[in-house]
Amino acid sequence: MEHDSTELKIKEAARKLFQEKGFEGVRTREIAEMAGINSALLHYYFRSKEKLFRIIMNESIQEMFAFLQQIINEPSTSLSHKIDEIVNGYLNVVLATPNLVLFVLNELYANPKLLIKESKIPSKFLSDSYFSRQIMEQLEAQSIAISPLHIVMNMISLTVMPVIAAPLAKHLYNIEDDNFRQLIEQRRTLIPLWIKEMLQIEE
Amino acid sequence: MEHDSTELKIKEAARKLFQEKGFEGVRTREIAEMAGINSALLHYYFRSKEKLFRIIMNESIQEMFAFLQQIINEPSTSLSHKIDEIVNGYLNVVLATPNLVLFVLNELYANPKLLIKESKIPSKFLSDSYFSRQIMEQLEAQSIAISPLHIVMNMISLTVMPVIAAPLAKHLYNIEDDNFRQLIEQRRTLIPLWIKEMLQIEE
DNA sequence: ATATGAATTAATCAATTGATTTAATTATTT
DNA sequence: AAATAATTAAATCAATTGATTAATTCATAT
Repeated sequence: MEHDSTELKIKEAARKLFQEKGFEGVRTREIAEMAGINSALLHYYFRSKEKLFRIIMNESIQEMFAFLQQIINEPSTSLSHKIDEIVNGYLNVVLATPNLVLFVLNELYANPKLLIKESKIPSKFLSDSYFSRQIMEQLEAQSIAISPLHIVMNMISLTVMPVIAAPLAKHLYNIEDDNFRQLIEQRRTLIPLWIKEMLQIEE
Repeated sequence: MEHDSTELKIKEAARKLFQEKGFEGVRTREIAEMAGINSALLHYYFRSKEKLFRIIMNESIQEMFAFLQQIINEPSTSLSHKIDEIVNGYLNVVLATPNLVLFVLNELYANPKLLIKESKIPSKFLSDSYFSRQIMEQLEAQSIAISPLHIVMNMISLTVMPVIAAPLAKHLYNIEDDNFRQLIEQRRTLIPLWIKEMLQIEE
């Protein structure tokens, strides 16, 4: 009977370290030490560093889209409400685990095929969603001739980018952590307003 | 008399590889091979892998802000014109060298002190700029009670993020390279419009 | 209790790493 | 042309890497 507490400890340590320093930046001994296990166990459970990494990678991608999945295909909520929820939810994700987002972006840029071949995020995940259709209808109703993808990209960009570029922004504007955190919190209400303005949604 | 063509070849190879795979992902032998030189030369010129890396790192940061410096303190151009120039210029930078941006973001997130201690980008680089003052005046004129930093963050986010998240976006919306490139080109005119709408600039 | 297979450990492997040394070659100066 | 300095190459260093081995402990079922 397997009690996977050891396997889990290894995965947790690996997830933390890989997301922080990437595949090449992490030593298997480092993972073993953080997990409090003998380094041979890592290979006993996962065969190789690379196999362990791929598991962490795929789980990380899913982690990034887990909460999106619940929202974007809900037919009972308005477009406006979905915008609020997505911006709010994504800000929470990226504030709680900023390394996750950078890690995934990096890895996918270096190896775009990973997403297609291994991950469980289906292609057209977003384009076929109810959310995307709601945006399209609103754009048509207001005679705005752009792809709904622009709106989605804008939402994610405005929400995620300032957090992962925080060290840069803090320096360029010479502001402290507390102050910056306040600015980000303001964006929780500002971003939905900006997006709705782009869509000419009146409330 | 030093003719630095060798030194330059090493730096060019190092820049390309470091920006692509990060410090840990690159082997000194790899740099030497790409530069077409013996690996001992790398240490002869730069003492160590780390010293070489820091040079590349600082130059990369400067590369990211080089063209900004020319624009943001020009008193003779309008705010509207600066927005056009910055979005346009940054889109060119990030399209030409998308790895550069991801590389710098990563490295600064892992080691924020690098920016403060070693780089030549001054703190308050942006907050003290003429551009920032122009934004502030416009916000006050229109009684919009937000920090000008929001506007700057929005400009950069809308411009940069979609490019570095391209593999993700392509997959989630199931679109091809050509099509995606067209979308990005559309943003060249769209982003300034959105930003000016946020600032309530009429043209 | 004993047998069986899973879980764990310590020791060690070959390969690779950044770095150094030593010697040879090339360029510059005298 | 001789002397000196700058540049390049080949060989090799000790340390670290991911991975494997073989022996031991543990848990569970009979």
